[in-house]
Amino acid sequence: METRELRYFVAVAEELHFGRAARRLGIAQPPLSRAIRQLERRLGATLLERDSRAVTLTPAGAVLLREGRAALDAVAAADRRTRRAASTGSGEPVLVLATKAGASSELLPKLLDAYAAEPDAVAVEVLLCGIGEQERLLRDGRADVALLHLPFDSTRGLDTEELVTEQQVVVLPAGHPAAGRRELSMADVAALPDLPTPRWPRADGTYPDGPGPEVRDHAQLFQLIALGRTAVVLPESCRTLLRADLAAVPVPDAPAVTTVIAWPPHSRSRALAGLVRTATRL
Amino acid sequence: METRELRYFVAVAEELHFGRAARRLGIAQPPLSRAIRQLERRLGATLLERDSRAVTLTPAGAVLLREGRAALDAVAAADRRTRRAASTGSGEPVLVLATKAGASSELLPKLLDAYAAEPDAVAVEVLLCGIGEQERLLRDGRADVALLHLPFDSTRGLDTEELVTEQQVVVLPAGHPAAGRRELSMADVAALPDLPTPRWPRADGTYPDGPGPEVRDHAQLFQLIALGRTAVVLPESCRTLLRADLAAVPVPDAPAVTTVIAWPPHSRSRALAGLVRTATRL
DNA sequence: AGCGTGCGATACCCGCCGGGTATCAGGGCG
DNA sequence: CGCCCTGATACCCGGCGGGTATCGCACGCT
Repeated sequence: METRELRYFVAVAEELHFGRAARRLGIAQPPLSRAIRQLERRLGATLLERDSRAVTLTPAGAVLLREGRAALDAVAAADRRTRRAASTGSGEPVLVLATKAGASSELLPKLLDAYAAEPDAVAVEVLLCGIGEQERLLRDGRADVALLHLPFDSTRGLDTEELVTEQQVVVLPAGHPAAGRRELSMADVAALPDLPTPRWPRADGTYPDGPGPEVRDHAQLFQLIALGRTAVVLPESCRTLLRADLAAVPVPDAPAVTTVIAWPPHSRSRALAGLVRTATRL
Repeated sequence: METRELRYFVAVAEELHFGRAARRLGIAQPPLSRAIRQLERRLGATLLERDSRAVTLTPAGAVLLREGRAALDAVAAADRRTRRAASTGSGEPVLVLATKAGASSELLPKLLDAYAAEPDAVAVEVLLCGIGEQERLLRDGRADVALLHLPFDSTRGLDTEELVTEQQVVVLPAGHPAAGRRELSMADVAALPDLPTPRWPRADGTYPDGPGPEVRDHAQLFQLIALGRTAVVLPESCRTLLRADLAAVPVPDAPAVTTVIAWPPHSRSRALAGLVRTATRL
């Protein structure tokens, strides 16, 4: 099975429409139809049900969609990591670290400083990404290592080391009545109907339903909190980036957040090992 | 990057010889040379150093060898799992469970019986494999789930659930002086120079050096123990398959062995989930 | 009922590229 | 010095991937 065939199949399986898939792939529709038929013949499996009005996935097609995406990610990772290994001159690797924009604002600079002070440190590029994107970045080779936050992120299929665990706080407008409290419970926070929790975008860019405002990043979030439109529960390290017009109140019964450093399980680079060692010693 | 190019490169990188690699691939040498050059041009990276007498891997080539193998495994897994999903008629999946031949001799039948009694059970094929092979089988799609034994097997990149933990025993000839002891320490076992520990084959089929005999499977192993040529430390569940001419003595300070059930992290099949649920409830 | 429309399948042609054979080039080693 | 083993180059051929044109079918609109 060639990666071209996989790319074609994944495109059709995602679009469920040969014409659109062909346009997305930059080829004409007939060769695409032929390629899919050929793939089906070679696998001895019907992947798509063509109903002359609608295209649907068979169970085997669903399996190939999931496995094919993983395989294409692995091929893309091989490509990217090879290019990076080659472009860094004398074999000196450069690490790409992925983290959610705005998260780990205390830990990250400490980690980068401490690692830079190591004798065999290499350049580290920081890739700020959206929620839940880190796993994908690690799998397809755009990143070598990531900072994840349990229990929000999944570490399925990754190697990890725990770094720090912290309690959470609720971030409120400074003038809000609850901002003076010593602490709040999750129930208290839920009982602030004037401050509904914000809605973050999903992986596909759409937003879940709910009363809270849609937010894309922390600057936007803090602006909306300052305007009294929302409140949010965050790890306490977010205090360092709070504006003067915001207040943080501990929420002891919110789940503790553990920051972990994670990397693809087959990684075997000296540089990565050094960064992980530095991180666990912080 | 096409899988054909990856297959070609991996062959050359493993053989470090264009002629042999071409023979292994079933093509002539010139097209192989050209394909590798083309791959290097497209990646913008030198992968191999041709010294007109020897071929060596560059650092970038070493990266592509490791990542390329993983990618080829992922593609092979997509192929195999799709074929299996299609061949099982109405989308009913069949599970393949990999385990080391001779290991988990108590647990495995219990697991299979308990799972078969579940209402939505599917057929389970048991794949008996060599030491350390399970990870490969899971990655390239020949198996869906495996029984691993910590701390011997690696669970890097796999999702796991712990099943049972057991102490280890040393298996001796029944007539050996130490066979009557209530227990032995690891130091005691090491101090039996007449019974050196056996040598298992590595992944590539070769054996490590040492005084003990070479063994391939448990039948052979027990035969050699009965002959007074070796002794071995095994999990205590091995008692059930001991012959009358063998004795087992507990070794309390040997590391405890934990049997875990493991599966590839992106698996999402109902049948697998059912088997794992059954296993954890045993 | 008839026609239009939108979809994937089919037919057919072309050019590129992957693969083959023959040969070259260079560096150890007898 | 020349042989030989190695990978590289030159050149040809056939197949296949991709294009355009067209078909067949089913739904929907009037």
